[in-house]
Amino acid sequence: MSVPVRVRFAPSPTGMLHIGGVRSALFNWIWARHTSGVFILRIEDTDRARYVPDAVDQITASLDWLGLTPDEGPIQGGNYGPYVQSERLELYRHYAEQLLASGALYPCWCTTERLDSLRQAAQKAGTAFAYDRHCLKHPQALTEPHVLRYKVPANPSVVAWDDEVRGKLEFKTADIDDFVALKSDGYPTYHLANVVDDHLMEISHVLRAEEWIPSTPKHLLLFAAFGWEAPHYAHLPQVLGSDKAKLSKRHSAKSALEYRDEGYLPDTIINFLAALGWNEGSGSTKEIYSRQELIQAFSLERIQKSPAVFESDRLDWLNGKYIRELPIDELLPILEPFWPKAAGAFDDAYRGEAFALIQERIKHLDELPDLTDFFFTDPDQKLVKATLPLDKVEQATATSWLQSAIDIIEKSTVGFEAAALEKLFRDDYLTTIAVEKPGPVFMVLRVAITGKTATPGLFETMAVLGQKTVVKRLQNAIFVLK
RNA sequence: GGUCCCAUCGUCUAGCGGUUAGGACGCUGGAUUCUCAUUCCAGUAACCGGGGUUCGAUUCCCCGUGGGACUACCA
Repeated sequence: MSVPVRVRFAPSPTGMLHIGGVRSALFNWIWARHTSGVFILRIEDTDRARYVPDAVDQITASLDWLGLTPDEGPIQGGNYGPYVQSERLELYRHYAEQLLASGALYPCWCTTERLDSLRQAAQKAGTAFAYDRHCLKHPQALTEPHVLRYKVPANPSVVAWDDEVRGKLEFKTADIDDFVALKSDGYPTYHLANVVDDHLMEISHVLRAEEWIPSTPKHLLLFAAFGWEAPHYAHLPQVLGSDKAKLSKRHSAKSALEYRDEGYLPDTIINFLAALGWNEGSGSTKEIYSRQELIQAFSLERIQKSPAVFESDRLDWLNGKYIRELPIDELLPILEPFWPKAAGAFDDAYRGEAFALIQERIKHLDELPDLTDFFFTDPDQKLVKATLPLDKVEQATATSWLQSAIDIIEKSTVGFEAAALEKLFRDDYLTTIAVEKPGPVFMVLRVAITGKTATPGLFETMAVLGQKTVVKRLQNAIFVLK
């Protein structure tokens, strides 16, 4: 590769970074890593009306959490800064003036009312809207508020490019409107800022979502007007909501940080998103990729053309799989914010033992309290009574089973660990109470000890809780049955 | 309305002219089992339609249809 790869993720700080944005960031990041190139974060905050103050922090926090840290950006700095467009206003003005002088831009004083009626007329006529260049013929004083429009040339008659994902794409110049390049408040529009910055920052590849396809010819025209070489373009397929429409806040699209707070692992998100619109192909049935594998296998040619629906069933499965495969000591620090309050009184060794028992049962970490509460607090006795299968087992029978359990535990001389307990209960205990099928009995004990009908193995759970706690809870259960 | 993009199981996808159309998630059934899960088996389910091109189309071309994006002094 002759030209060094420089790619950018260029979000506008108008809200939370949602999963579609993360996917764009990810593909840029992977491509940069794959090519040993540079991954740049550029903040496109030229719309002061929609600006959300802490959005930049959210974006930064999201990328950090996912490990998609930029090589250059507002925080990291770099030789092509500043990386926030509102700090580059002089630059855009300078280049706008250059194009004004060359006649590529012209001032326009038209009111929104006039433009609206023009649009309606175009709609009625069944044609594409294009500004009628009224102000070109009837200029007003430059001291009056105005915008600068790009004068779309008649030649070339088509603007085309070879998209890295979609192949040849072309638009008729005649269909392109004289778009605004510089707003009346002196800020550039996306089109101008984007082109100036991509040039100045020496961006080699623009990887962005397909919604940008219709504006690409405008950008190409601008590059040509400046006499600059345009970057390569790769338009990524849309990420859709379950209603098949473009993902947005309206579709309750979650932000990256929400996934963090719900207990999804960064690797889960990365792996999942990478497979949404990209695959290795050539018959590969590989489902799980590490970051390194992703970086190695990635290529622009294998990016999908068709949009992909973001479906959370698969995400949950993947997250569960990642959680199951991580060793406990790596998990413990990640688990910290998710434990139930009562876990505060217990040390990591105990928490680790508890977690080991639910590790294969948890899909996302915010389920942790629900899955582990009984390891840290005695179950509510009313709940125990309500949960005991008293419709299937006589109350007196249940009571006697519980008492026998206490007796056999207290008489036992074997250690209070899972295997020994299982042997004790399967042999001696069942014999003592003269029961053959262990199911109902073990269920009664499970509910008495945990307050739940679905838990990890009874004896593993007992072993973690310890003899004292187990006996106490069995006694509590007997008490509440009386 | 105009411009543009897209089209294989419900979903993510493999396939790059000849396949019993493969994998994964989900779902269903089974095995293991003290419940729930894990794990392991098995099953369910797709080439949008019509024309071409070709000995032969899921695959190439065209037209429809469907879905989507854009159509701002938003990005």
